Amino acid sequence: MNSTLKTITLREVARDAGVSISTVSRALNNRPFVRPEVRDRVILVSEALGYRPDVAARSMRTGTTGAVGLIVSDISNPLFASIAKAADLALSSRGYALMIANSANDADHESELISTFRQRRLDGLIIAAADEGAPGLSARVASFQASVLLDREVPDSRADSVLSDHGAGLSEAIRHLVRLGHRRIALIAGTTAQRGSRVRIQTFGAELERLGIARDPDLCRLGEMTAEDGYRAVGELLVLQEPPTAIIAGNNQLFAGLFAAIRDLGLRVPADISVVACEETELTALHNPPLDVVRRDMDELGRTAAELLLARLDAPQRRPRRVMLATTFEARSSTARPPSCGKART
Amino acid sequence: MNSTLKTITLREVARDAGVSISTVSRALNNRPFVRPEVRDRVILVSEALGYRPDVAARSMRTGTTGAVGLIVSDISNPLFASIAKAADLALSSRGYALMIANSANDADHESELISTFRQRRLDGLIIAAADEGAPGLSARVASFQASVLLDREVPDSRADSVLSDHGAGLSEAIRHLVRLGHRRIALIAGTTAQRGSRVRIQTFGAELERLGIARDPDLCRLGEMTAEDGYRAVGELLVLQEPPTAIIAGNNQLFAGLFAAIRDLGLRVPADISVVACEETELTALHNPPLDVVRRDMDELGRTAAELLLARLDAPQRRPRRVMLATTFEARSSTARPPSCGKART
DNA sequence: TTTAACGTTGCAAACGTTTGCAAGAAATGC
DNA sequence: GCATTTCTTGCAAACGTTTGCAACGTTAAA
Repeated sequence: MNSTLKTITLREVARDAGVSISTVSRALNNRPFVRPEVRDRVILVSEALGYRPDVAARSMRTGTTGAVGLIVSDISNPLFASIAKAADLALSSRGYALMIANSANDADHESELISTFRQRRLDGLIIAAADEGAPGLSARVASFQASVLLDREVPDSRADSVLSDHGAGLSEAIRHLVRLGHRRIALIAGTTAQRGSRVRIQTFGAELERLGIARDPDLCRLGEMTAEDGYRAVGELLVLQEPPTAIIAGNNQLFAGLFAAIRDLGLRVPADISVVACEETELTALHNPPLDVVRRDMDELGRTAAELLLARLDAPQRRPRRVMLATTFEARSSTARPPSCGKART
Repeated sequence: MNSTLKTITLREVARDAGVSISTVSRALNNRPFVRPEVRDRVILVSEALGYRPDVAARSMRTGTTGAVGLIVSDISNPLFASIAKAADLALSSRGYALMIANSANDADHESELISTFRQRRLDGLIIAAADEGAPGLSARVASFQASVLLDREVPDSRADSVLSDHGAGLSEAIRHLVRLGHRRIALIAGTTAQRGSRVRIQTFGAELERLGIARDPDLCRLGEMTAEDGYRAVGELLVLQEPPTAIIAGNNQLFAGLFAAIRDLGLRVPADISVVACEETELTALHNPPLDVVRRDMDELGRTAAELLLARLDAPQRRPRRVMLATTFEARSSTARPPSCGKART
């Protein structure tokens, strides 16, 4: 509508409203000590002119930007994408913008990204750190007014964190498999530098022990969180003297690799082998037959992270909170009784 | 390493280097008229102190931010997530940061987002506009130093754009289906407010006509780009007097709906019905049997968008470019000869 | 040796905002 | 009616950077 070519500043509003710049600033920012009628007039004029405060100028003066950063390993991973969306929804409703960066799970690069975000004076940081034990990480994270760890536990960190109770869903899954008769169950876990994997590995061992099943280190594969690693792990597992009859993949990437490997080997699910995914995706939800999965609510994760961040921005001195979110196992059709004659294959 | 608590500015560097602030600025920005040895000394000192220019201050002075915006309907859509990642990769290598916002395919909201990005003085904008025909869109887009349209054609826009040649892949798919014997082929297209759907609708009609197959308006479903709409469309298609023997979904969301509907109806793919997806996702890539798909390279799309943007930022006066990227049809196992007795079902 | 030209440097203004301080106006208490 | 308080307003400084301008020192040309 109003197509003023020149960008309008407080000065223009002040001129048109017949007051000083500082009064305009106070009026627009709801500061006290402004006569109501003056305030109304200022607001009216500012709207008529289509005034929009200059973020850079405000930022320089106040040190805040109204933007928060999100650092994940890979925004194209649907898990992180969902988190990003949910977080953005919550943040933007409060006027915050979201800046996103990909760490590629590289701690050094991630450290650089954090510095960049610092330099940009972002008000807060939500981060799924590549390596929870990276030296100096907690300090770098703490350099923000507010920061939230996404399913990570960083030593000495005073940041808020939102965690998933991976153990609960995984235990259910294991009990389900054992109930079906499986005794050789494998876990493709990923990196121990991230909490999710560590919890799964720990739960995996503990639950099997509780159920009286001998632990076999060969059946717990570590590595990275990539499809390639998942693919390779399956190959290694199936050439074991006594191969597993069921395989659990620690995240969606690993599961994608696992699934591709099984397809390439021509194995039938669940007749030849039972599989369980961690993390629900389009694949697990829509596949035929439907795939057993340990799920969690990514929307809830992203939203909670944003809420923790906002709460912290509102009250910087509040002591850090840790929020634990549920996971559940959903049995569908990718698990079955193990093949009667579970011999090693070549 | 250097843990200076106080944030260090040009002033500190100048003091330690024994020169003026302006000389430091010139030295660090590779401006001419700085004696080489002074420049070296300044750089040395600035590195020793760990100087990082304040983005807000620079931004206020120069009007640039070193950040670009990305507006998509939904970052949790793996298509957009992949684009975002590829774009970020290209942009961050040149020092640009990426700000992301979700329009939810709502033109009004999108317009607001663009304003916000403007206010934040972002240097450029990459946008998959919700409605190509939204009034004032081209002006808003043009309000940036540089902007790139993601697979969109906006009237009167002088923005660069990167487009996908949807028609090519879709034509192949249709020919493939007709070759198999299909005569009742349906397209679930989505919204005509976006180029992809329009091209598909146009191609769909033209290709069938070329092949001498009577056009039936009932077999081309418009609507939104959501899974719910895809699901509903399948229901409507299958209660037709003469239901289709093959269905093509216009994007991944629509395909997810289509796929869920077919599962819920208990139809077998491809025995009972042939399906073709547009857009490769985890589902189409890993499903068993593998799904026929019209693919395009999302990495290429995101990367090209970023490159166009960067090129434009380097040369603001260059005239707008349109880059067309390929799509291809990949026949896999979700299409087959139509059922011999293609009677209507109730 | 003087002048001109050039390369190098510093001063200070500007970007647009917020905010401490002081001054003015109005209202209250005596 | 005067002093005091309270509310309102404007002035000016500050945030950290870039950049036009002037001044400086050095070298080359005359």
